[in-house]
Amino acid sequence: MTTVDHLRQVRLGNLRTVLLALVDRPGSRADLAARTGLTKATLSNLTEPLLAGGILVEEPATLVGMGRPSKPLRFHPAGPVAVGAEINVSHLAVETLGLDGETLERRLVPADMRRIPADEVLDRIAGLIREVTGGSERRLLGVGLAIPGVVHDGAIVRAPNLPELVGTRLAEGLGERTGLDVQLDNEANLAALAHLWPRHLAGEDFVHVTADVGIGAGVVLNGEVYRGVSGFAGELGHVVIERNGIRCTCGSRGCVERYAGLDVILREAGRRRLDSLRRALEAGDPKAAEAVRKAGEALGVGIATLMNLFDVPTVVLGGSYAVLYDHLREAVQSEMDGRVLAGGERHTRLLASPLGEFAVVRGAAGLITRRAVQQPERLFA
Amino acid sequence: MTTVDHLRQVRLGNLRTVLLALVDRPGSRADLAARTGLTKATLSNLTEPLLAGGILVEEPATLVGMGRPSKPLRFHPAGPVAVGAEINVSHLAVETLGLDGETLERRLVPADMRRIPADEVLDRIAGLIREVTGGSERRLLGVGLAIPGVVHDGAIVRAPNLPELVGTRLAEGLGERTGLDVQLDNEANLAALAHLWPRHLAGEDFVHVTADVGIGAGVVLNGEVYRGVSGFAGELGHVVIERNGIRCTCGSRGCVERYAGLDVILREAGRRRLDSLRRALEAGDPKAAEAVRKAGEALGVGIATLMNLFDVPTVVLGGSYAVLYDHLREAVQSEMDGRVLAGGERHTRLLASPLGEFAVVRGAAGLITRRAVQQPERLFA
DNA sequence: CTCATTCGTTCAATGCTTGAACTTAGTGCG
DNA sequence: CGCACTAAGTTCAAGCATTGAACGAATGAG
Repeated sequence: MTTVDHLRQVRLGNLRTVLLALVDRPGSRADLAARTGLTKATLSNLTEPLLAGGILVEEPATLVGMGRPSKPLRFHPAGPVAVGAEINVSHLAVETLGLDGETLERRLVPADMRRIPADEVLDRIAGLIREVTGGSERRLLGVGLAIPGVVHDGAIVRAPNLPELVGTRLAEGLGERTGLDVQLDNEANLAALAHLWPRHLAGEDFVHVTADVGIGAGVVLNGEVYRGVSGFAGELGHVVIERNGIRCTCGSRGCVERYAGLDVILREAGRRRLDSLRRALEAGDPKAAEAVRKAGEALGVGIATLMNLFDVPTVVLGGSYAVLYDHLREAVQSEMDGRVLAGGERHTRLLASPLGEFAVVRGAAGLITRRAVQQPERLFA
Repeated sequence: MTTVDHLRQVRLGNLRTVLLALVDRPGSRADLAARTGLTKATLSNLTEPLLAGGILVEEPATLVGMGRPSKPLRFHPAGPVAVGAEINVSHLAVETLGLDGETLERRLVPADMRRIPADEVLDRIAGLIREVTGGSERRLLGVGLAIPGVVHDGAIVRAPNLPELVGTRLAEGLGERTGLDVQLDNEANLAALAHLWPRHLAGEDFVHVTADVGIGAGVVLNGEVYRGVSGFAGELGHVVIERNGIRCTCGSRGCVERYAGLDVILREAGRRRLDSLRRALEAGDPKAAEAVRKAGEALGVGIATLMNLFDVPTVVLGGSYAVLYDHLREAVQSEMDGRVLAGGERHTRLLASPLGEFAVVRGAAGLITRRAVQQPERLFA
């Protein structure tokens, strides 16, 4: 690594700083200089190739106040685009996202994926991606691919609800079909990322908790999704809350999942689908409300344990839990207040995710735009 | 930040790399160049001020093999020294540590600290430090101070066993008394650090678990001690294993601490002190063995939960747990095997700490030597 | 003594940010 | 209309740690 290489790293680091500022909001060279702490000279220098490369555009001067009018820079409306894709138990989804954080297109196709072989799943995802990107000439930065399973070194090592996928190398398969670079990650991690990038919902470290068949937590530490040594981090569903409790498919006993999983809630409420449960809750069905409240208690105990270990101040409930938030909140918050050690010092914040059913695909696309910003050399490839 | 500043950062980074290599083991300039990936030219350049400043010494040439003999560099035997200090419920301890990782002096003074006002505690610690460092002319890099409590922004925000200390600013007080820079941290974090620096016991991420009155876990992620947003991370003692279990002083129910705390083990075994329990175990007392085994079960459940959240592969049992290791191991390992999700993929390793009762002070001193190596500019101050 | 071998030193070349000076492009006022 | 004023954006020389190649130093083998 020569000194020249080091200086190039410095340049790339500054480029990243500038792009991060632009993700936050557009701004003139002078404005960006003020926001990043760099000088105007450096900003002229750094933005020149971004403008030439079609990553940024210079807007016409805005005529306000005295002095030479500034010409704001923003991400080029025909600039590069990231693709997010999600393979899940009951649906496929695809979304495209610009570097400015604006969603361009989305598709969500309900379909039972449990018995479909990996090759066919990939064909269908690739088809959806073509549909969504077909009409546009914009350069594609890559695909983020979300799956309900544990990913380690690009391979799926665990996927209790989509066992057909275990051991397959989905990223390579989809890469061949689309000609794009594909990044594979767990849906819980990506849902958390969607709340962090491109706009930070909580403003600080948080845990994002979702329920589908299992319960997954995406943990954000120091502004980064924490994945653990082998991708198993944040397995909130298998936190034990009653050590001699109900036997779990994982071999343990008393896992949170056995008390607060969506399947458990639906069964206790005597419902088949989340929609039906929601309608029952809205209609004031006491059995449904009680089922959700009990799940909230168990979930709150698990979350309290998680907070005592990670010391994060904020919990975001997403997925089905966001739908049930109004009926979950009280029980969860009560267990948190009673059990989290740091609770006295500063409050433990509980939020509902505003992102809805597109949180995971959005995070998957965000994985790609984030990488492009953090490694700006990719924008010039 | 001018380019010149950036280049200075590069130099400091390289200096750090070289010092890290030297902590590992001594070596000639050529050897260090090979180990760090830098060039011989850079090594001559970087080591020159370290030799001039008395941080390193050049040994006489070693005459082995062909070619010009190499002159190994090592930390100067009269070079700077770090002080570790520990304030605990039943003892005070002090240790001095060289940059080479060698312990120079230690003192452990049993004493009940529970009613002693902070000022007197500081006087006694300062006295011990003077005793231990008095005879030497070596420069003191600073003091690492360990306390059984939660530290946030240099202040003690929680110390259930030494309530007199809450709210006091110990670092300032000790700094005034010794004229040294004092760094305050939690004993669980420092015990973990002692297993990571200057020699890495586990070789990868791990959790270090100790029991005194409470149960504390020091979590090492990516080679760094993870402290959380406000210093409360790793509160394993208050992980819930039976949500309707025994009421805990923290306000929760069923905390691990209530089943696996040292006080609980002693009570169940009908003993007063750890020594007595150990002798009973060695003598084959079945009541003692059963008390330890039961604690091991509870501890194992808590550790399994911790591993499912952090995804660390290794657990190190320290403090009293290290003493009881032979009688704890089986129960802990069994719960871990049955409950940790990643357990099937790669084994979960359980180790006993070899550091004994000086683990915490050693970590406290290590905090200072580590900082000196990571911020080499401090060595020239 | 000479050659081979390895250790350690010397030295010119390299390139990105900076801050000051400068140019550009507007507004405001007489 | 013209001149002072203001702010945006551009130009340019200066500054420094690493590098790689060439060189000097120190020893063993023959």
